[in-house]
Amino acid sequence: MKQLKNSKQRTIILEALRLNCNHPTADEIYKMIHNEHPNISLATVYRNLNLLTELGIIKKIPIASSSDRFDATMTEHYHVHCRKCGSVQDFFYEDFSASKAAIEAITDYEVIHQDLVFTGICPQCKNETKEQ
Amino acid sequence: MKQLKNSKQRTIILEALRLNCNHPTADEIYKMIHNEHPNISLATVYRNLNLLTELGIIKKIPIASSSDRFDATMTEHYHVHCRKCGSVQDFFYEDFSASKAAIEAITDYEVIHQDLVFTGICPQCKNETKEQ
DNA sequence: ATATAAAATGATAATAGTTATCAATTTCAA
DNA sequence: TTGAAATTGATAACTATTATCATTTTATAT
Repeated sequence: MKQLKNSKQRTIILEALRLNCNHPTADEIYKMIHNEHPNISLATVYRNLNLLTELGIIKKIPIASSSDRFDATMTEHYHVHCRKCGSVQDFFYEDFSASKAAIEAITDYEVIHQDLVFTGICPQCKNETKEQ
Repeated sequence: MKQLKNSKQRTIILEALRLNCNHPTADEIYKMIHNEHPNISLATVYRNLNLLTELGIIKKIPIASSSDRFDATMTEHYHVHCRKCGSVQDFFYEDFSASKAAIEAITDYEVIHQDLVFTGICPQCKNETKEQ
């Protein structure tokens, strides 16, 4: 296992993600920090987001047909993804909390985390569809 | 809405997916059919998989850090994804069945489908780790 | 059966997202 | 303070997916 060393860039990237609760993509984080830190490269953003994900400090949210998104909120929660506008929103539903042990029993996997992504149409997009 | 017309290619692609329960990627389906149908192009495979997904005939499974996978099993079920070997396996857990209505109530989304992907380490990879 | 319009295709170019490369810089334990 | 390992920025390379477009196929109306 590789011995981690501190890096200012990693700290800045993690703080930027923690300030943005809209599940930004790597590129969105790059743009967030670029004004104040124009010398941080996109590759460094990707590198650190992946590293932080491997370390379990943040989560990567896979979304069908679009970029991966990242999430620094590690308290248990789940996501709904709007198929129309692409937004991702958090929600919590207590019934899922116990499921980890159940899934491990059913599948014999060691479950690291639960990416429960519900795909649908968000309230705003539902209204727009009606109005047309 | 576009008026669909039959195509032999679409039938072949859908049948290939229905024969492969390992949640293949678009490229894997292309390779499955390529020997017998060398004139079906990769673009046609992508086009039809996306079209079938939009029609709700198959599902696209988004997996972090890898290609989208496809699934023709439309009876309700969920997935576990091995972070080491990348495999995706089905499972069913009845407690999730009622969740759609609950999530709609919580989020006010119109939920189209549930991509419940649990990430972890599969039984085989767990054993390999121990043996090292 | 034929003509026609719409849909679909194959081949390939283009794009987007992400990762790899590598010389230079930074970190940190000895 | 030194040296090895980790990290970086810049950019090339790569992979997955989508767009383009001339051609072919499909299905409908005649």
